[in-house]
Amino acid sequence: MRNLYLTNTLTRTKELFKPISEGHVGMYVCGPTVYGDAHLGHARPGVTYDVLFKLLRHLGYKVRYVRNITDVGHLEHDADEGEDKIAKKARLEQLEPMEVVQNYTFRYHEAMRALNVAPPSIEPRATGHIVEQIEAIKKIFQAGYAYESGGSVYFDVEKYNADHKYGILSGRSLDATLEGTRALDGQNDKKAPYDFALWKKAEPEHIMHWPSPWGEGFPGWHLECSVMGEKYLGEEFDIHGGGMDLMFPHHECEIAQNVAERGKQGVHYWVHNNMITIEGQKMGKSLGNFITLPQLFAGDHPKLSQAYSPMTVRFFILQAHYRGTLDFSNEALQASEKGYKRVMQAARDLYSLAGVSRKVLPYGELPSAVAPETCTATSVEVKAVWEGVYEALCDDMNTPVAVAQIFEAVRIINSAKAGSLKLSAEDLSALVQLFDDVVFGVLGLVDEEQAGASSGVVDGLMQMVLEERAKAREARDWALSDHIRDSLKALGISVKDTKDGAEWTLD
RNA sequence: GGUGCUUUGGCCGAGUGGUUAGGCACAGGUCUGCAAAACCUGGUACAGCGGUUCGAUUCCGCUAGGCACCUCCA
Repeated sequence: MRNLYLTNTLTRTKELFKPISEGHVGMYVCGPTVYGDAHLGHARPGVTYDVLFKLLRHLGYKVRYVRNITDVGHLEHDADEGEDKIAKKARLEQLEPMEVVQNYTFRYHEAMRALNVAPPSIEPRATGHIVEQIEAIKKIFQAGYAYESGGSVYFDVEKYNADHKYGILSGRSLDATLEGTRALDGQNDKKAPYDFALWKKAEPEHIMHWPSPWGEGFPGWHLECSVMGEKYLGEEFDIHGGGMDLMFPHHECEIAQNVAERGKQGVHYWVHNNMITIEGQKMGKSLGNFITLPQLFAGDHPKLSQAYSPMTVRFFILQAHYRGTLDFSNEALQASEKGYKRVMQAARDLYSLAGVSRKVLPYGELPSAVAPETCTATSVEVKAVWEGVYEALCDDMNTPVAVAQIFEAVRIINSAKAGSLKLSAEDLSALVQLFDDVVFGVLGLVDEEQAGASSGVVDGLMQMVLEERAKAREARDWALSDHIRDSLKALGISVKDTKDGAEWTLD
């Protein structure tokens, strides 16, 4: 099995990945809070961990991938006095909280499906694990790291920090944390500002609440990930992913809870993806600069000069390393769109050159579980590309370099098609395998044109039309020939004349 | 204020102590009825100032700008 290197936030270095149990990987990723449509920012972790999931699987690991749905527990800031985000939205819209949850969960799934982000192995919900969360709080109590105050339960960070060290993930000292902490009004039942809630008392107007030994309330936000990770992946598991903005306090608190509750940090590799920015700034509801995925796919936002297809967005994300920020702009997306289309066209040409037809994989199908150790190609160039792709992917998921190598493959394929380069049968089959396993498999690209267009009727019609045009061209009737081409163009169909006859593509 | 990150050619975006990242855009060429596509060729960019070094975009320091987190956040 190939060595995989991952940057571990705990050590801030690239480490050789070694799973706890050989051949198996447990991975937990913080999923969305379902109180609104997924935005461009949600696409980043979606795609990033989808690639990691598929890469691990392709390298031969059996992976259990858990990604939660947060459907309760996030506190609004001061003004909302601890009112739950989801409950608030529900009241405004006069809906049951679970109705909101259901709606946005469905829409989130739709967006992820459009991006060809495979469903995780398990997608647990916070509300489905209230019992486990209460049990966890009891254990933290027993360990002496929790205290009750005003009907709520808080984590005693100071005591924890004395026994263990708080801040190992984010690299903050308790003093540093204290300095920047704002005093929140109405939250004064905490002993210290950096203490966080394990259980929050429900106010009378609060409509999502559960009974507990401490009264009616709801669990603190950080707890669900600790609890569900443990439940499905064990006391210790391999990888925990999430956005960099979750590093502190969310993931820091998770670690503290884990140690307090089970005496173990729980996670071996912390992986964090960076943010997508708009005009250099993070996207956020409070900044009013966020674009939802449905808006992006429809081109329905003042900042969008056109619609961008899901695969354009996926390709855009793949062209940057997951640990760096990625700046959104129409220009950048348009560049990705063209690049993506070029790769897909080359893929079609490749399968045609190799004389194989590619079947479209059903959504959710994972790449081959066997990554070939060696490349069977005979050409030095193809071998170099092949090796470069795998090396890049295993080097902290360097998808931009992998994509650069894929473009090298595109050049090779095009040259072969044009006849200026000879490829052996072995070369072609190695390239086909590379596209199957990596381009469509690990990187998870889908040929939107192939997926959308190919109906027998359309193909037949196009063949007929192009035959008529070919006759016109033979008769040197350029007016008719161009008229047909222009008319098709107006319908969104591009016709290109090649040596081997006309080709058409949907724009 | 605290902590950390970052500054690469027109745009996006990799990477390295001395050898071309890649994409998009642009220019020239080949091909073509035209167009498109494709292929070939073309710009030696790494914020500024010092230092280490035979040699720095890559290491160190300072300066300037940008960003993130510290509060819900992917």
